[in-house]
Parts: sequence; C-alpha cells; structure tokens
Amino acid sequence: MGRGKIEMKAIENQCNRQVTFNKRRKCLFKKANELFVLCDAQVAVIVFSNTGKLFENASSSMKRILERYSTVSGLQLCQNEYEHMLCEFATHRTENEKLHDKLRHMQGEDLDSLPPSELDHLQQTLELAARKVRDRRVVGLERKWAFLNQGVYENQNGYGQASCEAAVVSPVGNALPLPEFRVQPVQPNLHNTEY
Amino acid sequence: MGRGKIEMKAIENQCNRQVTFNKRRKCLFKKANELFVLCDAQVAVIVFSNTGKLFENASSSMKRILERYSTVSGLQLCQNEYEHMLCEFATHRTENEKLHDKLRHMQGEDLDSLPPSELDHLQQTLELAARKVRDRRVVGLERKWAFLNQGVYENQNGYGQASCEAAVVSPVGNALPLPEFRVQPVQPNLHNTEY
DNA sequence: CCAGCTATATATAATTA
DNA sequence: TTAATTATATATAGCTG
Repeated sequence: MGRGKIEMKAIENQCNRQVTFNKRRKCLFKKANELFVLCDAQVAVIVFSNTGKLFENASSSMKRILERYSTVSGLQLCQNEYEHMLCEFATHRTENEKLHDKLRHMQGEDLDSLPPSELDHLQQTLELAARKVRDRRVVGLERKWAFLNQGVYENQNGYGQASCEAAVVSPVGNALPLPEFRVQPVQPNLHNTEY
Repeated sequence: MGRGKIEMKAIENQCNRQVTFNKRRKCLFKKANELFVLCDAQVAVIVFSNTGKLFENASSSMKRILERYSTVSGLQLCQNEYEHMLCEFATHRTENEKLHDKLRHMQGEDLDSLPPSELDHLQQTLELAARKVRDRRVVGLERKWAFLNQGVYENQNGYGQASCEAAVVSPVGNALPLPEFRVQPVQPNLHNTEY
C-alpha cells in the first residue's frame, strides 16, 4: 500500500523502518479502537519497538483486560513468583511443625517419638531450664523482700518515703544489685496487665 | 471504507456487527503481524468479542510478551494474590516468633520478659515435663533391662534367638507392656540417624 | 453464519519540503 | 530529523449466493 508494493520482510534501512513503524503502529491502535467502538469488543494491544520502547493501547484498563485474559486462557502469568512463594510457604510450615514438635517434647508430650539418647538430652535441658527459672524466681523474691525490708527499716527510723540516696546507703546486708533495682524496680502487677 | 462511510459508533444490527467484527479482527491481526515482520517489533493483541470469546495474536509467546510488559510497565498483574500471600506470610512469621519465644522461655532464656506469675507457671510446666521425661526414661531403661534379662535367661537355657512367643511368656516379673514393645522395639541408633 | 464481489474509504511507501 | 504530499495498495461496508 503506497506508491509501490513492498516485500513482507524486515525493512533494512533503519530510518525507513522507524518511520514505517510509527505510521503502522498508530494505525494499528486506531484500528483496535475502531474494533472496540464498532463491535463492542474489549481490545488490548502491546507493542515493543525493536529499540525496546513500549507502546500500549487498550479499550479499557490494560490491567483488567490482562487479568481477564489470564483467567480465560488459563495462562499463569506470575508462575515463577507463585512457585517461589509456595516454596517459602513450605519452608515456613516445616519450621513451624518442627517448633511445635520441639515444644511438645519440652512439655513432656509425644515422648514415644524420641530415641533414648534424645530423651537423655531433653531431661538435661528441662532440668537446666527449671533451675534457671527457679533461680530467677528466687532473685525476684529476694528483691521483693529487700524492698519490703528496706521500707520497714526506714519507717522504723521515721524518715517516711525512702529517697534514692537513702536506698543506696541502706543497711540491707545482702549482695543484691540494688542500684539496678532503683532504676528499674520490679513491678509484677504492672507486667501482669500486659498479658 | 467500503461502499459507504460508516459512523464511528456501535453497530446496532447484531448480524452486521458480527460480520464486521470478524473481518476487522482478522485484519487487525494481519496488521499486527506485518508490524512485527517489517519493523522487527514485538506485538501482542488480545480481543474479547462482545459475546465473551477470546481471540489472541502475538508475534512470539504471549506469556513472554506479557511478562515483559509487566516488568517494563511496572504493572503488578497478580496484585490480589500477591497481597494475600504477603498476609499469610506475616501470619506465619508471627506464629513462628511466638513459638520461638516460648521455646526460649522453656529453655530458661529471656526470663526477664516474663512477669513473676508467668515464671511461676513456667516452673510448674518445666517440672511436670521433667518428671514425665524422667518417668519415660525409667520405663525405657526397665524395658532394656527386661530385654537383656530375658536374653540371659534364654541363653542360659540354650534356646539361642528369642522368638516372639518366648518373649510373651518370658518369666520377667514386672508389668511392662511387652507386647507393644515387641511390635515397635526401641531402636535408638536407628532413630539417631534421622536427626 | 460463511465466502465472494465491488465501489469506496483508508493506509501507507515513496517523495518532496 | 520530521512533516506534508500523493500515487497506489489495502481494507472493508454493503451486497449477493
């Protein structure tokens, strides 16, 4: 079409090719639009020039058309991402199951699934943990005791509220880390409200 | 174009519309292909007729073109699925973190983050679990002992390998559930290879 | 609903500015 | 380059079978 018929093969002359590309692309989009208007069709055209530039034309939202296309054609457009996600899911689930199992063992359940050597190790772990918790509770109780004791001591001396300085030099004889205690006093009931 | 110029609006006559749709669609695809051949462009055309039928034409794999489109245009084609996945991920992660925290507490770590009442409960849980594990180990050891004892007994009587029946009627005097033991013998080293 | 036909409308290759 | 011009090639609306 034009002054002369042209062969249907790639146009060698770069300049001519560019000109033809622009003319024909514009026309293609126009025709696509006419199809949409005249025949009430949904049309999407995507063109990448040989220089990599993107041109697009759609009768409505390109996203909607491509989603419809994906649904109708069954083409999974995000297959790679999807499979990657599935893989990560599996990893998470496995990890979760392992943690669950471990927790159950730590609670003395499902012990049948453990070999004796693991049982041995589990018992050691549990006893160590129980000791740590016990120690921790003792420390907490000692602090509480120290706090009460200190209050009694100062009340006995008629000082009313204890100041920080008073606490540092208080005659409580044990080696508890009282300075730290002053900065962050143990307040059980405050913590309880958070759980 | 044709015998007479037509208005650029939807063709009312259903039959005419269908005929025009087919003619124009075919031509659109032809033009798309010419653009591809003449100008070395990548072209994809998607058309849905007003009856919902899908027609498509692409210079190469439609999937590849649409993926390229998605990349270049930044259009997230699977946004809904993607967001749903992200949501599930967050749930999994949260659950994992909770389990992790709980496990650490069960191992006597991070105890500072627990209020005293929880410490109390934790200690009870640990001690109960330790007791269960201890009991279980005792049962295991007793079974082992019974097994050895039984072997000694039968060797003393010159029977060689102990048969199942022999195990059931063996004169081991304790009340251990030996039948179960026979079905699933405790094999520590077999299990060890799996961990 | 398809396939031709044909008169016109469009598209466009080559050319010119 | 890019934009107009123009001679021709295509596309196609309305027919007919």
